[in-house]
Amino acid sequence: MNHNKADISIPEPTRAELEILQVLWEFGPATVRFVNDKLNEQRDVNYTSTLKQMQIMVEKGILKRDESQMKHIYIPVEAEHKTKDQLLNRFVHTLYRGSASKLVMQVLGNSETSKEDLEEIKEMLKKLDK
Amino acid sequence: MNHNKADISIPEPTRAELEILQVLWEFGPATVRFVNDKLNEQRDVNYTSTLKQMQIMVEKGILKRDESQMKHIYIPVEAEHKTKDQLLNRFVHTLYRGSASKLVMQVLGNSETSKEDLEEIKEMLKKLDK
DNA sequence: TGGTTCGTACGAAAGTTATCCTACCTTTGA
DNA sequence: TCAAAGGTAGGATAACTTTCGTACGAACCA
Repeated sequence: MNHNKADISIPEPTRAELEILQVLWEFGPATVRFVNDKLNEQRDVNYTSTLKQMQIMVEKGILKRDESQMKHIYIPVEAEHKTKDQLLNRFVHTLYRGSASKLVMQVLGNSETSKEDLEEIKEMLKKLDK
Repeated sequence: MNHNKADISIPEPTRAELEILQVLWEFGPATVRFVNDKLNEQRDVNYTSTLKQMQIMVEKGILKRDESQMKHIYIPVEAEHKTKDQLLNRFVHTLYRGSASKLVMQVLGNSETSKEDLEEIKEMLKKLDK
């Protein structure tokens, strides 16, 4: 379902763009200042760098913005879930020939996957089975 | 386990590099000609483009090559599984704050995930539970 | 034996990404 | 009121990626 709809979506965000999206997804629509402050909790970024990135993201259609105030408010165009689905699909497609079960197998076999996560996954599947 | 070992690995392959790796993983060590032919089954690429890419990958340490013959044979330095684990870890880290179970949840909720895959995943988990 | 094919090497060039400088405008508060 | 702080806009630039043209040597075969 919605196969075509997914195909004509927004361009895939770059690494830096994804960082910005994460902030907006977590905290909701925000100013450049807010996003930049959040980014700087993790690494050094100049304010104008973040500004430029977000401006580009508007051009690309990844973000829209409310310019009614001097401090523009930036908003993701697509919902978090939808964008992540797209990225996930591309990932599964690229690395696992589209086989989601192969991906999950890799997750289960991955040494970095924590015991807690494995437990949660099992629980999820149990519920799914009911 | 092996946390550090994973961290000091090979640089992350780019998109074009990944395409080449896929071919080598599937068919084993091969010449540029072979890889290029495989790539051209999917899209147009000039022979010298593929050659250049593979040469760069040798420089980066992603591939090694056997030059004993005129037709050089290219070989991935890291095993398929290891490289995919790295990419998977980065993916989970970037999009799901490192939570593999969140990733699996997304897979299960993704409309592109086929019923067959869902069944396989359930089967896998059942076995894991034993 | 010489031309056509097939191989590698090297570098140029275009596109993308990421970063930040400078200019300039608006707001604020001493 | 005017200087400082904080905002946006718009290049410039550097690094990386991707692609391919050109050069040139080796091998094949008519």
